[in-house]
Amino acid sequence: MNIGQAAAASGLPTKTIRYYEEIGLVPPAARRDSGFRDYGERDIHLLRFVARARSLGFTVEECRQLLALWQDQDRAAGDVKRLTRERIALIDDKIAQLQALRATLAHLERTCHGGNRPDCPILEGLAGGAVS
Amino acid sequence: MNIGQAAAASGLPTKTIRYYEEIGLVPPAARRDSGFRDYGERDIHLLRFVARARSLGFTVEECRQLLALWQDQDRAAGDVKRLTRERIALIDDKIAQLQALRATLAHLERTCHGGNRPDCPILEGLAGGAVS
DNA sequence: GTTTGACCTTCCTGTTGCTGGAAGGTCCAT
DNA sequence: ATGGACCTTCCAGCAACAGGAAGGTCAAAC
Repeated sequence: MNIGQAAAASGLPTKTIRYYEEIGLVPPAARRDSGFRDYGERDIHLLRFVARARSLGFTVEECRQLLALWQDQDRAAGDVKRLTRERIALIDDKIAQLQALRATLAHLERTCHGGNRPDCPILEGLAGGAVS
Repeated sequence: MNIGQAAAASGLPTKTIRYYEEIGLVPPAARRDSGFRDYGERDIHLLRFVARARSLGFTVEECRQLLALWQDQDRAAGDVKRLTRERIALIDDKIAQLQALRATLAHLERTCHGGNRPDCPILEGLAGGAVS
């Protein structure tokens, strides 16, 4: 399987697959005589795992840990659970921040008449006043 | 006013202030004979504006636009309102994504017993199954 | 058999928004 | 005059890739 097919099968762009290999997140792929990378089922499986974890917001470093746990026969599910909990907490923080942000912006937006007159509460809010 | 005091007054790190000057987001500061940058009230006002806009999630490029609108006497409040609306829409998207993410992770987390046995629904979810 | 075009390789640069550090100059108080 | 806090510039690097150049390879069509 060429890298292009591996990309289609895993959902990762070829660039990203090469990058993950370069930084050692995934082991180097086998090579054909031509120098082309050659992927098998196991490789695809691994790539899909990484793709999924990344799409769930785990950083590359966390993916490294998850992969190690995944491939470790004596892995402790507790470690995985802990990583997941930490990620959930981070996400909650981020959501809260974004919601506060949104409230402030929505408030400014509501008070702006939107016409062509030069006064604009949004800019005034940014310039001087308390913004939240 | 030295850059350190400008930093304290504006809430931006000195590094960031120099960086904003370098990329032309703010005009070059005046210099003393010694070469030190010298900030006045107007400069601080400008820096605070940028700091606030950044903290509200506007990108540096958007800050550039906002500054131009702010300093433009003939500015149209409508433009500002539009920028703000766009930013709110982006934030809403992001919040929705994060909430979906959180739901998936929370589901995995709930189904994980967390013990030391090698089976772990989180890893299994990442590995093969449908994750959401 | 050759030619086309899709695919692959490596390498280098750029992205966003800073942050850290090194090497050196300045300011001010003691 | 000396110490320490401040300032200057420049260079490197962070995440996590994306884009593109220059060149090699593969498979099928002609």
